[in-house]
Amino acid sequence: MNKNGKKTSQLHAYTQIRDKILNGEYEGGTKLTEVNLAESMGISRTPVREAIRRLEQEGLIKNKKVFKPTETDMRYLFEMRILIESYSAKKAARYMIDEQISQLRDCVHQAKTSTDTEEIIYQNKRFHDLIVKESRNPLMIENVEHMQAIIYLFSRAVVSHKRPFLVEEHEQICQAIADHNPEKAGDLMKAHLEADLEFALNIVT
Amino acid sequence: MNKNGKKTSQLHAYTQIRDKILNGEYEGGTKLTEVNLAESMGISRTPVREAIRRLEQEGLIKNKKVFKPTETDMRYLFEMRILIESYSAKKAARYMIDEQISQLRDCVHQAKTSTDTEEIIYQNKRFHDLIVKESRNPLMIENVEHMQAIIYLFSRAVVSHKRPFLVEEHEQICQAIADHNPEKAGDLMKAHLEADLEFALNIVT
DNA sequence: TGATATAAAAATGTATACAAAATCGCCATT
DNA sequence: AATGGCGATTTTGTATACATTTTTATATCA
Repeated sequence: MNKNGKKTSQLHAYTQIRDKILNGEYEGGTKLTEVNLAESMGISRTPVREAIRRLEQEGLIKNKKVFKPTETDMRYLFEMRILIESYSAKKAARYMIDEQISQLRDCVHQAKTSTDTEEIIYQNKRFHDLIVKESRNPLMIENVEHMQAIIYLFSRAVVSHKRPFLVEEHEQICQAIADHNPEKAGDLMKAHLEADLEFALNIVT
Repeated sequence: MNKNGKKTSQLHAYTQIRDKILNGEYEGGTKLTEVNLAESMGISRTPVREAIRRLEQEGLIKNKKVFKPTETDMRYLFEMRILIESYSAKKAARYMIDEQISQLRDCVHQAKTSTDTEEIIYQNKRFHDLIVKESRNPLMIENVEHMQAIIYLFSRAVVSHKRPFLVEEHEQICQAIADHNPEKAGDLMKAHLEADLEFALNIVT
């Protein structure tokens, strides 16, 4: 955004391509060429190039193709995610203030009672975001954000296959945090993400 | 590199700018303009732009200025680094094979006996790299690489101020790994990096 | 004085043309 | 049928011109 609230073409290209990737509008592995993208968006190659570069660095594009993570990629990603998120859960259990805890409770409650899949997905994501935020470390927060994009890319199919116990596990984690029990919160988070990974891998493969 | 072994201008620009930043050839906070850089390297703005973008994403440049980390930035960075490196140390203590362990011993030995500052610095870096490699997770390895660049930027002054007990601490970590004692290795690594951070902050500020 | 407007300069953003490289398809050869 | 050129085509890389935005300097007025 510049001072008049207009986006630059580059940013526009970036968000548009990113959204398309995340919405699965390209078959996994589709080749993205600068000219096609530029023409389809009515802009020149220059800003498109920069958008692609950025998406490459974020891991959504790999040598001009929409990144299609392998099982191994996902295991690496989750190993990292577990490290950061269980650490965050521990910190949350130590320092999270009541207002935040009730937000966390709210996520669980909404996800439990709602029947709208989109809403449930959103609340589950919000749950994790709230906890990662408690790392209070911008690097960690940003890192998880990037990973979530890739994970989402992989498991778009999965989210709708409501995994059993998902909400129950969130509930337990929430309780451990409310009880200020860092070890338990961290362990539960780890187990939770491990289960998530295995479930996703089973569905997809 | 293309197939003939020639670098693209872009890559050339990237490495050259990066090296200059890391060698402290710009005062902290110097403004980098595309035109200046392009002219000084005899190429056009286009490849320079991309190089800058990349360095921005890696954190060495922040709004066109050479990034000058604050104390807070360094604390965030080290928090992340401690998380990954102590995790790696634990894994190293579990799985590192003898050949690697003797390499680790070699690092410590070289650093202990050498009188050449450059050599000592190199061996100390090698020590950490060997351990991080034992995470066997490319994401973690890459992440630490990026952070090391920024840390180096911050503490170029520090490395020559040989910190007391640095090598001794490496020795202890090495021993814990050789003893296959994950908890100890992890804890020692954490303490080691915390000491590193505090030492660096004291020198610089 | 100092706050603000504004013209000039500098820097970044974008389009486009041309260069270099990678890719593809076809044919010849074994 | 597989292999290895080789030209044609596509795609990416670079330079350059022009547009837009941001910054700087200067002048004006309360």
